[in-house]
Amino acid sequence: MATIYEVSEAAGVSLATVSRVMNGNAKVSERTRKKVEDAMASLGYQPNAIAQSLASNRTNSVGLLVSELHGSYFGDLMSTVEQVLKQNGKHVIITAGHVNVDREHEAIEFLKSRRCDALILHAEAVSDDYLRKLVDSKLPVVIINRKVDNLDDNCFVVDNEQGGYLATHAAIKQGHRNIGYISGPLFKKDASDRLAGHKRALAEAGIEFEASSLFEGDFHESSGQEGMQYMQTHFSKLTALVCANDEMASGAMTAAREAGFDIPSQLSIIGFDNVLFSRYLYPKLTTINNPIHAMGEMAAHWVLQHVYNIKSSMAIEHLFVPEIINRDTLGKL
Amino acid sequence: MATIYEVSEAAGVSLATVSRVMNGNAKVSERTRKKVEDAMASLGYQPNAIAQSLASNRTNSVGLLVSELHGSYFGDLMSTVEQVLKQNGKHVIITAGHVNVDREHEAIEFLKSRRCDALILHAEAVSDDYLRKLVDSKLPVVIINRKVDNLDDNCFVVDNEQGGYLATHAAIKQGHRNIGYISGPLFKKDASDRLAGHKRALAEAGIEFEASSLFEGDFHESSGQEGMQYMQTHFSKLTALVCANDEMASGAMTAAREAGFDIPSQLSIIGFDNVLFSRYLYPKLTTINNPIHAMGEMAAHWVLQHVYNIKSSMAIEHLFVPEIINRDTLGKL
DNA sequence: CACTTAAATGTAAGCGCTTACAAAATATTG
DNA sequence: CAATATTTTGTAAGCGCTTACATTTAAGTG
Repeated sequence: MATIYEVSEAAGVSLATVSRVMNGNAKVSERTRKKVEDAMASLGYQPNAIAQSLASNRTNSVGLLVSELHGSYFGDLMSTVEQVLKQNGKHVIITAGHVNVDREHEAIEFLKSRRCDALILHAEAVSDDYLRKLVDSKLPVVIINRKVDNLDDNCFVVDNEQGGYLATHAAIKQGHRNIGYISGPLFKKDASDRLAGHKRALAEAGIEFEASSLFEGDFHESSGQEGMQYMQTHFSKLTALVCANDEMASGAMTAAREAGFDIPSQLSIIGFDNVLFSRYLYPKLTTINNPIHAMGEMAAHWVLQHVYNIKSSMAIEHLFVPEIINRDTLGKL
Repeated sequence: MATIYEVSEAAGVSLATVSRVMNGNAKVSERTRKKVEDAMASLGYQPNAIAQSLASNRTNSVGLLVSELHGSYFGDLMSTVEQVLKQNGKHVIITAGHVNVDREHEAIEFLKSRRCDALILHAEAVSDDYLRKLVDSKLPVVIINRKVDNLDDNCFVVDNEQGGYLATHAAIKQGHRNIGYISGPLFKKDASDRLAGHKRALAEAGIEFEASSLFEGDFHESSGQEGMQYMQTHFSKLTALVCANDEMASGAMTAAREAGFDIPSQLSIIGFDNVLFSRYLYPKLTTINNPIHAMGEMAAHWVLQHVYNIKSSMAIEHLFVPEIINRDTLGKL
């Protein structure tokens, strides 16, 4: 693999000049530029990004932490972030934290050791304090889907409470009053916010919240099935079931069908996230749109503006509003 | 950010000694090791991976190229590869090629410039010649889901032809003779192989392949819907529909239902890949298992063995056999 | 205890680049 | 055309590590 030294020799110029034509930041005469470019081409020269980074203290790569590498939600997020950044010549290094303190920690350390120019984090397990320290350390950080006190400028969140409210409110508007709720793990802020919204909608309609109407799942499909089974034995009067994400809603639908319910005539189901596959479920899932795409885009633009000084016309917004997507799983009572 | 120099000073030893305790490859007395470790801890020292890589010519990271960052298939693949590699202290740098020659090219160049120790490629657009050159360049490369002549040692593939055969064969065994087929883009080897298998099954059963029974999709959900619509106007006698992947099968199911077909009593559908969500479709999709998980695992182990000399008990296999997963969308005629 | 052998540590030369700063070449001006 | 300003190029010092080799220290031996 050719080095800059060989190029400089072949072109009959100094290292510095080669570096200059590579980076295009200093003036080089047309004639020498040509010589250098020819030499590069004929040697098949490819700059060593590692060496460049070490010397320039700039890696042109931003670290992205997600909880999992699979699943629609994270797929959308990764895809969006990568697209925006790549369009601007920046690269993304993706790691997974698996919703585990140690692993998130380790993943972030990895990204830091890799000297990413900035970090985009969907961190669920790590503490607020840790994140505050991270931001204080001068490393540009943006936090997705989590609001950390005193870090408003770095956080991009959807209004989960409002989303939870919308879901349950929609069910109530269709006449439902016995509404089951399958939540995510309640130690997670987004899960508890959504539940809070659910309760607000109930309260507003004068419906008392019953403890037995709640099943705490883990955001995965299988816990949706378990949740539905739970409902049948502990809250069998339900006519509508609100789920804190689409995956669990899908699981619940499967279980409901196995139990002989017709959806939505005998049981209404509402999801959350509006993940890609939700429209392909049968019946098509009524859900709350979680603007992941918009948030990912925004996070990427924030980095471009703050770290690379690349301006875009996009105004930075930190709070995203959810909205209901009416499809076929919510019926009139 | 503390450097190795500051650590050596704080511990009262030389740079080399600090490096030695970091890497644990040379002997260091217990006493000095302790001194160094204490110094590291109190300084919050974190090695600069960039500098390490430059000096050692080893990045401990392997590049992974996928076609897209979203979608179940790639999610599974990324997840598996990352898991195996991370367990062994190696890191994954993921890039997307978007099934486009230039972008795959660029993505691979990026990984090379990042000095990955090895590459795991799910490259669909780039030429065989390009891949052969890449392998010749001494960069360890493994190729997933694509068989390149003279590169057998580097390729891990599922027998797509056999998979296509199995799908159609299963339909025939249930009495179907008018079988529609929604393929992937036929310039892709896997798509054309699957179709070839379909044709072989037909031939074996003495059924003539009709051109109008074929719709060429793009492996995305929406083209499954389009394919189903096509069938209704151009091949309406179909009683079974074989789809070259699960996403298109899902799209086809949606369209079929909208057109009033009951599945499987009026129309049988078979997918391909056995992607996670296929079991959550309603009815649950009968499909061909594509052992992505096993292939990803194998690819990762190949790298561990060949590049990092980490032996595992796993024997390296290059050809994976597909099998049918019987669920609820294939019915007797 | 002097002498050999092994273990622990230090010295210094890179790895392939970037970038102040200095030097040389070219252009401008009265 | 000499003197000065300007542009273009070269020189060399790092960036933070690893590692071959040299040196020092400790352990073993008769």
